[in-house]
Order: sequence, then C-alpha cells, then structure tokens
Amino acid sequence: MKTAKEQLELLKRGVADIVSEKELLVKLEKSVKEKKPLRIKLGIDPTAPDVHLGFTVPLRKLKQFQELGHRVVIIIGSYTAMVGDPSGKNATRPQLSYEGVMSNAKNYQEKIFKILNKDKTEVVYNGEWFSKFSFNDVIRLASKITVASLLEHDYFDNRYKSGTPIALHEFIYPLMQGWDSVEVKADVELGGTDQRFNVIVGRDLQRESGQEPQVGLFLPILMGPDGKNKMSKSLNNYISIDESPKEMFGKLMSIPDALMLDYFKLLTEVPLPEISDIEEKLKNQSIHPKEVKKRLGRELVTMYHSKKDAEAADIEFERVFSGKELPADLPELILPQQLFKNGKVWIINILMEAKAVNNKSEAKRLVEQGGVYLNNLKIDSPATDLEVKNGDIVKAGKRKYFRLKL
RNA sequence: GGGCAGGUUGCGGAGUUGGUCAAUCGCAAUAGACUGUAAAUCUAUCGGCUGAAGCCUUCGAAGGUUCGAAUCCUUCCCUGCCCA
Repeated sequence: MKTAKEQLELLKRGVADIVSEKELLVKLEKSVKEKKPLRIKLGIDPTAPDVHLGFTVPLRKLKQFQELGHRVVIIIGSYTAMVGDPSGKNATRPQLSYEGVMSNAKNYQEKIFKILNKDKTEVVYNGEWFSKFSFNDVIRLASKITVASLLEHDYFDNRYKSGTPIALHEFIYPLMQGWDSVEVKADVELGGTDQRFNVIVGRDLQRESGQEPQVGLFLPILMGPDGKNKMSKSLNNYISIDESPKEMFGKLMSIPDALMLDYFKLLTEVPLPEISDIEEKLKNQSIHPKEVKKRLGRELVTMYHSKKDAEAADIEFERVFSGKELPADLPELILPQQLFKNGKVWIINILMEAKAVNNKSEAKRLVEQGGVYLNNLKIDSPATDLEVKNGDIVKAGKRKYFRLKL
C-alpha cells in the first residue's frame, strides 16, 4: 500500500481544487494507519440516458481511488434528479418523472462499470432516505442554511438580478446533495468545480450531525466540442462513450484546437510528461495540430472500443475528409415507387425520404446553397428531377451520405 | 392583498401614433468559399406549404373593435420589481 503522501500526489493529478488538501492528507494518513479505506462519494443525477466523456472525468478519478484501495459510493440521485441541480443553469430545469429517472439510472449503472471496479463500489439511491423524509425533516434541513448564502451564489445571483424566476425547490437542491453525504458518511466527495457550493453544504451538514466533514475534490469542467460550453447532454454538445468509433473519432476531430490538451489531460491515460512534450511541440510548430488531434481520437476510441477500431476510424477519416472519398459504409435509402414520376424523382423528395432535412423548405435551401450532390455532381436547382439508378450516391450537407436503393 | 412593469420566431432583444411585419439586429444554427470536419474570415440562408410569381399559420391564451392588429379593448394565464 502506498503512503498517504504518495497517494495524495497521485490523486492530485488533473484536479482543479481540493477543500482542503491538508484535510485530505490527514484522512489518508488515518486510512493508512488504520487500514481502513476512505469512502469516496460521487452523486449522479440520471437526467439523461447517456454517459458522455465529461462524466468520465470524475469516474476516472474514482477509479484511481479504487486502485489505491478506497471504496467508492455512487449515489444515484433518484430524488435529486427530480429537483434538478440549479448549478450553472440559468433556468429552472424541467423536472423528470420518477420512471424516467429510474430507467436512466439503470442505464448509468451499466455504463459506470465500464470504468469502475464493481467490487469496490457501492451504489445507492438517495430515494432510500428521501422517500422517508417527513415534512418535519424537510423543515429541519431547510433551517440549516440561510437564504443570503444561497443568493450569494452566481447561479442564483445572476438569475435573481436578471429577473429570471427561481423556484423554491431549487434552493433545496444543495441541501439534498449535502444530506446524501451525511447518509453515506462520505470522506471525500468528487465533483466539478461548479459543485463547490453543494459539496461545502455537505461538510456543514456532516459537522452538524457529528461527523467529520468530507473533503471536496473538484475536477475541471470539460468543455464540449463547441468549445464554449460545458459538455452536456442538454446543450447537445457531448460525446457519448457509446458513440460508434467513427462518430467518436469524428466528433473529437471537430473540437477546437485549444481544447485538445485539456482532453488529453482529463480523458486519456497518456502520461503527463508526454502531454507536456506534445504541448511543447505544438508551441514550436514541430508537430501538426491535426496529428495531435488524431492521436487524441485514437486514444479515446481505443479506450471505449479497441485499438483496431481506432485505426480503422482514423483511416476512414483520412479517406473521407482529407481524401474526399466516400465513406465505406453508407446508409441505404430505399425510394418508394410513389416518388417516381415518369421514371424520375424530385431531389427534394429524396432529401425528405432520407430525413436529411426537417421539411421541404429546408431541403430547398440546402440545394440552393450547393450542399447536395448526386454521384459527386452538384445539383444546383431545387427544381431538379433526377433519373436515379440503384447504387447512386446522394450527399446532403457536410457529412450525410446515402446509397440509393430502388 | 395593493401598486408598477412585462410576456415577440432556439436564446438575447427591436417593433405597440393600427396597414409598408413572417416581423430590425446580435448570438446560435445550416450551407458555400478558404482549410486540418480546428480557429479566424467572407458570403448566403434561417415559420410552413406550394415543383419560382401565390397561399397559410405565427408575436402568452381566448374573445372583441376594425376594411385591416404583434400593435387598440375585455377577460384569463404566467413572470419580475416595489409595498405589505
């Protein structure tokens, strides 16, 4: 077993902030001395059915804790998800149904163990305790926090100042998350830097309940491929770990250059010195950014699929986007007979049939702007009727291709 | 409970002396040029139907006034601010 100091050094990699480092060291020392693993908490609100790369950041940190002999406690926020975490949001979240939450939760559990060691993980639902909460309990909990302290926080403050509504239940969220820490007797809670307040509330509540307060370990927020917002399902800028190798690779290639190194640091196993080396080489331009990004794509596809898939995705990418060749596997599009008039098909109908567009106006725009090709020939008028044959290839926009089947 | 302000097309936000408003502009988005499916830049598009010209449905909801309403009136719903 590693010493407390050694553990701390390892655990600090890729961490944005610790509240507090000293306390963590003390806990680790005690753990080593008493041979008692620490309890590491991560709360998950199963708001979406998908697990994306942003979420793997804390999961990978948890795995590291496990490798050091500690115990992970995953709290599935079956109740909190119904409230919706207001952190970083500028509007009230839609409340989810219990059924929706539970079905997402089940899905999450499967995905989580792609990364975590099942034997060293406890999974609990916070509904276990919150469903038994009486109104008195709620009041008691609510009395532990002041309105001023809530309003101090950016996300409430901004909304308050700009006059956007804040519903009362949103104030309860930090308390619920905090109370989870009490229930599971957490030693450490992981979260993104936007979780700081919620984690600190947990510390207060633990202290009140006579427990030693947990340490907060905050990880950087992973930006989505748009480079502007946090990777999140609701903003639709995320890369799911279930994505096909081709998709995953492609999405990674589309991230802004400025994000590459963060992705390396937060998402891959590439050793830090090597990342610094890459950084250096980028700076003095002895390596092309595209090559670095391709490496990133290969690393991640290898992690979630296989090395073979990664290479295939890379080669395919080169072929299609750099070589401007056709993708290897095109989706087939079967054109129903009724679309044919005198043996011809209106291009707009093909696009509609392919669901490449939402409506006909959009289809026309796409054609007018030169985004549609038949067998590499640009179609320049939306009024075009096409004589198509089996195997003809239609391209709609940057990356949608279809092979026609009659 | 009282007073005030407001609800516009994904978001922000114009437009309220009634017609010229499918509705300025910015962001986002999509397409094209340039590229490395990066960034930046430039161009175009950005309610729907109609195989151009025409039509239809939109400005919180429902009614009403009018030849004509996002703009006026009534009721209702929702939000914020101030006072209690």
